[in-house]
Amino acid sequence: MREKMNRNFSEWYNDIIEKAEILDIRYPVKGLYVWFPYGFKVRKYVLDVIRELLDKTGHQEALFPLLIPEHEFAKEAQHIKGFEDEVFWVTHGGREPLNVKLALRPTSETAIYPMFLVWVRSHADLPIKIYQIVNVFRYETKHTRPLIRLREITTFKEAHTVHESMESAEAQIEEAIQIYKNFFDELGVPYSVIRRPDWDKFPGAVYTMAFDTIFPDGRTLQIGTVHNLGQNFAKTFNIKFEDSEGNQQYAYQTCYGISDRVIAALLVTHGDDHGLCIPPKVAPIQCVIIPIWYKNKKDEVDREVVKLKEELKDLRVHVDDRDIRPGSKYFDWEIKGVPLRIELGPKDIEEGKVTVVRRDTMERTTISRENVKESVKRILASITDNLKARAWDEFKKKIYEATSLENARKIIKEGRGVVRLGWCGDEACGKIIEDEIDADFLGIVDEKKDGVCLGCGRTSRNMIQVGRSY
RNA sequence: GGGGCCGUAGGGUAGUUUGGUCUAUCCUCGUGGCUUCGGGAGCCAUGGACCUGAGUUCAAAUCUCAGCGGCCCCA
Repeated sequence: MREKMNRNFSEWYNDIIEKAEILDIRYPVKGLYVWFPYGFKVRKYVLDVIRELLDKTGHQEALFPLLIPEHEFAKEAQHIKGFEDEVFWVTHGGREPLNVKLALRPTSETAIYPMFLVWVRSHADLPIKIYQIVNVFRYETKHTRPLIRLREITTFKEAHTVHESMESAEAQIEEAIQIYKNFFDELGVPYSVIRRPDWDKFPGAVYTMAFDTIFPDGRTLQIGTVHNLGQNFAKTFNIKFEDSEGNQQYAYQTCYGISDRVIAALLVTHGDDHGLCIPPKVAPIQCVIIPIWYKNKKDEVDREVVKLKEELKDLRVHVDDRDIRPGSKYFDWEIKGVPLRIELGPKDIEEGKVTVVRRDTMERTTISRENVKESVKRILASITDNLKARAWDEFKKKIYEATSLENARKIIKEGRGVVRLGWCGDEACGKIIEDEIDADFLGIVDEKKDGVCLGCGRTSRNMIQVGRSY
């Protein structure tokens, strides 16, 4: 079912994103795209999931400005070094040049932390756990790609926390990782949790944990990151609190984010040659009803459709009453990934049944007209479970363990997936591995396993993951 | 960072090598109508395009340069 998608993934992706009405890619600026109403609904339901998870763990949603003055943006040396080549600058107000250049946020640490300076006074103010969901801008010079590499990241969920100790910050990192695991599990998107190497961590962080998923072409996509900032930013932004003994101390901070890429992963993970398959939880339409009008029985069918829709009203149901052939409707809703289709025609009415077709397996069955609601809910639940199980199965098949660099290089070159191997911990060995395999050093995976470093042959306690990334 | 290919209706294309009946092809699509409707309906009528700018020329979709945009490969 996934042949074409696997054969030319890039083509499939661009095609489906437009045909399923997720994004209109025709906006006349490179790297900027338009959310269609249907795609925007998927985005909304996905955001509902993350909001709920954050809110119930004590995070509060806030909103900070888009523009950041140059003097704040430039405070943290590592941070600016990491971002300066990709910042859009606002230099004019009308025709007048501005005294202070304003950056369009590429991320919001430097917009938020000057305010933390003002907000944080005492240990009683801590911890602070806030988040915002905003757009951020990055001047990408490489090929941009819808939802994956954007100049305007339209959906950037960033959480920022402040703590009185490193232990508390570490605990926050654990919580954040768990929240993201729950989030991706809800969406049925498989992932590895990986500690990025020091040379590839977030600019200004002590360390970075990342969530990577794997696409059908074998390349990995980073879909979430969690950073422990230690006191790095607190020191440059002078964020101090008075502890219970009356001493002034620098605060400890973390931040963690997800972006549009989550939507890309969601669509790609469950898609196939027929189009998308959106998990019921985040599907804009969970169930589409297709009336089958036949030989002057249109009124009778329509009456029954109204009744059926009413019975299913606590689901997101849509009746497709367009004046086109049923077959044409089937194709449309399959592309858009509606998880369940119900066909209702004269024959069904006569037999006291409805015809249902589930999108994940394309299986067609008839179910009794009585207790339709329970049956439909049961099928939707089954679709949810099946999608997740299937996704993890395919994901695991793309993770290889390599005992030699040549072996690893071959697997990656053929686009089969990612490779795990031993690493002693030296940066020099990391570079050797990266060069020899001709792929990215993604980082240390969280499952421990003893082995041999493929860079130098010494024993290693860590397994790292290597692959080509987006 | 380096290199290559490309830009024609809403989408996909023919035409560009060799400038000239191109008044621009075909499929899809839009609109109006009639018949249809259990896997992309049929017929009739009708609508819609040469990326932008400059240049060469009697003449530019076609040649040159620049810009913008897209795709691919290598580091």
